[in-house]
Amino acid sequence: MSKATIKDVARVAEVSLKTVSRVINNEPTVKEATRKKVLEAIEELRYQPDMSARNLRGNKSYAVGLVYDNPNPYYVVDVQEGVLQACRELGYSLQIHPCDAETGDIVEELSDLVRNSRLAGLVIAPPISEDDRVTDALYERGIHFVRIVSASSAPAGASPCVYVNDRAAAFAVADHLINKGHSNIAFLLGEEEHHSSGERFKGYRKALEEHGVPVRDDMVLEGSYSFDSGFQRATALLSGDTRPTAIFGCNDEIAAGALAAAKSLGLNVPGDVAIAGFENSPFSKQAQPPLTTAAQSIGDIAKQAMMLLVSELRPQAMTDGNNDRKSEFIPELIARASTDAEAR
Amino acid sequence: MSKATIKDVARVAEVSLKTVSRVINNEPTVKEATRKKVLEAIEELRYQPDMSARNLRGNKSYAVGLVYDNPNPYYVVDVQEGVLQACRELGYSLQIHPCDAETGDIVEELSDLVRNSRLAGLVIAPPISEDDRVTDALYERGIHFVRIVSASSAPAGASPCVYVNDRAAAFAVADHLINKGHSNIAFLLGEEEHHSSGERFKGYRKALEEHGVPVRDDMVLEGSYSFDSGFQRATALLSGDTRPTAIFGCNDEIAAGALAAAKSLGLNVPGDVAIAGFENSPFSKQAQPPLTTAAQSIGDIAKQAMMLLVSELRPQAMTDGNNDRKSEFIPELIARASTDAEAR
DNA sequence: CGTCAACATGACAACGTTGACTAGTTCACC
DNA sequence: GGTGAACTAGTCAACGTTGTCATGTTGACG
Repeated sequence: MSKATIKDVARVAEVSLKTVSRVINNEPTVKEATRKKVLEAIEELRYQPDMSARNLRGNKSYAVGLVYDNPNPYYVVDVQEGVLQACRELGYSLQIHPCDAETGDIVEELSDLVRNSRLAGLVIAPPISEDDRVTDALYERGIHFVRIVSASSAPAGASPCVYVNDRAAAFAVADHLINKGHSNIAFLLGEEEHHSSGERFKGYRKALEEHGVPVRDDMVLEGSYSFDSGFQRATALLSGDTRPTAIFGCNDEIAAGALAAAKSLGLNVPGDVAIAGFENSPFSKQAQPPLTTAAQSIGDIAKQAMMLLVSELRPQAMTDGNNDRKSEFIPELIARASTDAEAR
Repeated sequence: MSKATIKDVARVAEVSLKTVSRVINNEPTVKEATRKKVLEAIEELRYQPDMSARNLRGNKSYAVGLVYDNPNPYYVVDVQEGVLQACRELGYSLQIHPCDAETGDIVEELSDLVRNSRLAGLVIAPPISEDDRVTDALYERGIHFVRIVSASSAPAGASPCVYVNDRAAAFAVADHLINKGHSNIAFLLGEEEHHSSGERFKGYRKALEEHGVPVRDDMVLEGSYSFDSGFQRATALLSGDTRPTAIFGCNDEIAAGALAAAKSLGLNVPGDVAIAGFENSPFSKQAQPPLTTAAQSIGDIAKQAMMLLVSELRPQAMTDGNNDRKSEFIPELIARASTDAEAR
């Protein structure tokens, strides 16, 4: 009833401990017939290798850490789900590690984490993943990790990463707005330390430039990825002299704030002002009207990051076609009612 | 530079391995002078016991699982943070386990989890924690766990738990509405399998009864803990013949949906209809107007649950005043603008 | 048919920790 | 001063797995 060990498997399969071990780790030097016997015994006993023992014994480890410093719970939960799914498939265990980049020495903290918890590697989510000071230091210390970052192409540098092409997606959103006839489109930035903010801005700028629409400095406002920040900046913009006909918020929270601002000023959305967000969060669906946005499948991205980490760590472990190292993800435009009117 | 082991500590402290082990597990049979020497050596080497080895060797384990089946990311992240903080203080590692109560045999799934990951116990969050079929079966299998549940008093039964007195808090919210002059207060329920829904309704009903306000069946609507469900039910209510003057949503999402419904019908909040929610989620803060709600400190609750689990598991591990087994939490009324007007 | 490489399997120690048991030390009390 | 309980500390094996090395088995080729 309790735990079946490698010993039990060996007895049932009538081979030695070591042979079972070999099968589990799919080492090549096992005869096919033997391998089959062992696999049947494993099946029969519902054997699963013991993580503690594995981690203890070898240089290898079957545990990874997920590091994040992201205030958005929707994002965090999706990333967790994705990584966890990959962990289950690959037989790894996951140690979550929310942290605060502001306090203390993150590099030290993560090094300790890896050492004390015997982690094989880390999956690092933005924005920490985009802080070169941190990632460089981790690299120097010989810690294995995969980053999830925002970039328009695979970043240079040795450390493997999965990148989200926010720029291309933001281009699509801005393009959509321009095609609706808008030529005065405000852009509300997120925190500077999130690369996604800068990338999305570049996509926005590129779309305007390609259409010959001037980028006006007074229509690009700094701030943070929050409802309040969106509300405040939109209020300022919409009660100013030259009101934009569209507002592109760097994420849905900002856009939701902008929407609330527009409403509180008695403006009609999308009639008086169109609003678009980014991320396809619940905010965008639940808003009245629902917000045009860009959908990123965070779970898939995170899962892929984990796969990538393991394929770096132990290439032979990736048996199947898991080896397709897809590393670029482009969020998809989702047009909703908040931009569904021709600009006047 | 790498990992210090118990052996290193023993060498530095000039004692045997076993004595160091004793100090770590604060067993009583160590002379004070020796203990001090060892502690100093531990300090000096920045020694931390190896989880893998500990788990492997003994019957004991220093890993716990956090089980949840809750769709609300804000809730999930807060629970994680709380449990994780307790884990750090107590030297445990955490294995998160989101699951889907619908699919498959949860009891089997959790049993396997505990066995395969050598977990000492589980912290179970609602709503699974409130499914007696599941918890009874786990108890029978000898699995240790602590539940976080919604109840107005410590539930009977052997398994330890931390309970949130939603009833008392909902009473306070309803009482607040009545004191504002409302006598036709609608109540929008959440999913039935969340006890919190039933508990909050009981608090609402008690408040009405104590004030001699009749509870009208047509003002109590079933549904789910979601924005959409709130929107739909509130739309029906507010466009009906006898419009309530206040709506109490079973959580903030429902309330936010109700708020959106009221606005879309051209009603003024709180002038035409007051709206209150529950949980003090970001929805309630960001709404226009901000929603009156009840704040539960989910993190504290989760942390306490973890503490309780460990104190069951190994009483002697709780050295300090950690032994205060606080297990009741009462969310606190937070009055905001959405109810800040006298009923007409 | 003998030889050697290539392949397939096994024996054994070790990872870091703790449980069971043993041995030495202290101290109260007859 | 002797006795044994109570206290303190140490030795050794074991947890489940894998790395190292040794051994056994096959088959190709001269």
